[in-house]
Amino acid sequence: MTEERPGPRGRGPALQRRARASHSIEAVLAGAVEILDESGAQGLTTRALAARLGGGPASIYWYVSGRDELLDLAADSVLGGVLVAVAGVGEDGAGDPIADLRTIAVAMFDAIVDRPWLGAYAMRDTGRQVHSLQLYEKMGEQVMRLGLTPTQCFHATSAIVGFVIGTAADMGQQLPAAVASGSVTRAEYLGGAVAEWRRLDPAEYPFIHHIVDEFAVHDDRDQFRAGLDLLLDGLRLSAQR
Amino acid sequence: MTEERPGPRGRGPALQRRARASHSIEAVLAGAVEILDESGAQGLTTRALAARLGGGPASIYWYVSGRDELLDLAADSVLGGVLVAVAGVGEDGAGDPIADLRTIAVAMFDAIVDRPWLGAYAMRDTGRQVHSLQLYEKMGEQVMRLGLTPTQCFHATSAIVGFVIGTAADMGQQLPAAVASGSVTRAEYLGGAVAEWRRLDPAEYPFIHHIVDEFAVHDDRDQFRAGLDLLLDGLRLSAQR
DNA sequence: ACCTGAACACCGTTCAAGT
DNA sequence: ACCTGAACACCGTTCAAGT
Repeated sequence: MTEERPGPRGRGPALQRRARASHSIEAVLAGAVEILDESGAQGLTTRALAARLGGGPASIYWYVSGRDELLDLAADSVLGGVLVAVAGVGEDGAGDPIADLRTIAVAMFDAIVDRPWLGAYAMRDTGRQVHSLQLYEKMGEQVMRLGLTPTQCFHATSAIVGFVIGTAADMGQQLPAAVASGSVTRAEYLGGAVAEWRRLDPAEYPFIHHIVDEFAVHDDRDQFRAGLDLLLDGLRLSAQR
Repeated sequence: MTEERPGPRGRGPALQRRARASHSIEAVLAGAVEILDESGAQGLTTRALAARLGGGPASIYWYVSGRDELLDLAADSVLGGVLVAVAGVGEDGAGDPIADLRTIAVAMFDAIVDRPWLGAYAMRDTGRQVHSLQLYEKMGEQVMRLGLTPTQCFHATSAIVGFVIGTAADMGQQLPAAVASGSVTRAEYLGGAVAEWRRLDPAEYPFIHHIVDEFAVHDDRDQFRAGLDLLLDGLRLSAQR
């Protein structure tokens, strides 16, 4: 589909001066990921990306159909890294399928926690996101080893993927104006929420008061893993029946 | 916090002619929800909302701080309806806590499936979304009845909420250009994905081929409930230990 | 084949001014 | 207290033109 083009990779950038900028789909996505990491989805504008690549805002449209595809492909390129990281998991088919499933899910989650913008665009459109499709496939292969029906396999795999990206997206967007302005840290923001919760009427909000101390000191990764284990326990149970 | 204002509610709108438009926070949110239902989050612009309310684009800023808060409050106003619908669930404390939990979760999910835009803004900021907080509280109260530790309660409730809105958001955004253009129906879009999946190499994508027939005929609500039951099975198990 | 520059239509937000 | 109108700064996308 895409032909080889002499991009900025492979040889020193100072070999020849050029009046016109020259990109590649890899360079475009790498630049997009850089901007996303620095300033989130809101910061990824056509003009900001073009400026980083050293060209005009219209040049990007040669590589992607628009901003939406750009975000999808940028997210998927990051998931390619996750795929590499878990390449060996479950390949021999010897270990516990559920443990392997857990390893892959945790790797995905960690990637999204590191990059809060990723949650909203990961695994959105398998038609254009190859790595997303391959991660879905890989998790599904572990589920297949449990000897369930195709319908059960489909439901279980979709549930795990939904839980991973849902939880991660939720945690990633928990900081509203904090990220943008940078005026308040995550700890300060959570502290503010905790203070508000403590001020609620205990008769009306018994549960909130029951867990607020835990919430105040909680770690997102622990919280995710605890939920994932509930889901996997349920899956193991249905595999035993 | 907000004082009573004579809005368009309560009496006929033709009682007195007025040169200036007159809103209320309720009217603003109702208008926002209408637009969101018709054309999604992308369609909710300041100008479109102002036009529907019959005023200038700046008038909205008297009621909300900006577009972000508008979306949060519009989403939360819909969740208020869910809260009313499940008002009686679990109140007597007699039924099975997990069955009650399930009822609430399904009600939430159904509301988001009916309104795909809702997934991205539900339960985002409990500081400004009262109904989201109250739904979280209500689900948590059912979990509390299982006799777990506060930490376990926190983890379980968060997991269920994360699964509900994560899965719902995922399903809500599955139609990229279809919603916007209206040129393709959901069935056609899914059919296209199915055809693509069938064309994949079976040696490389055994799982996809294993489930594609199920995917082709699947129902989102069934899929959600199956996943939710896995999670609830796991929770029941941890309550028995 | 790939990039440029300028333009178009549109958007969120602000603000002085009105009532 | 609440709304208006116009303006500002910015954005995604297009397109004729260049190389």
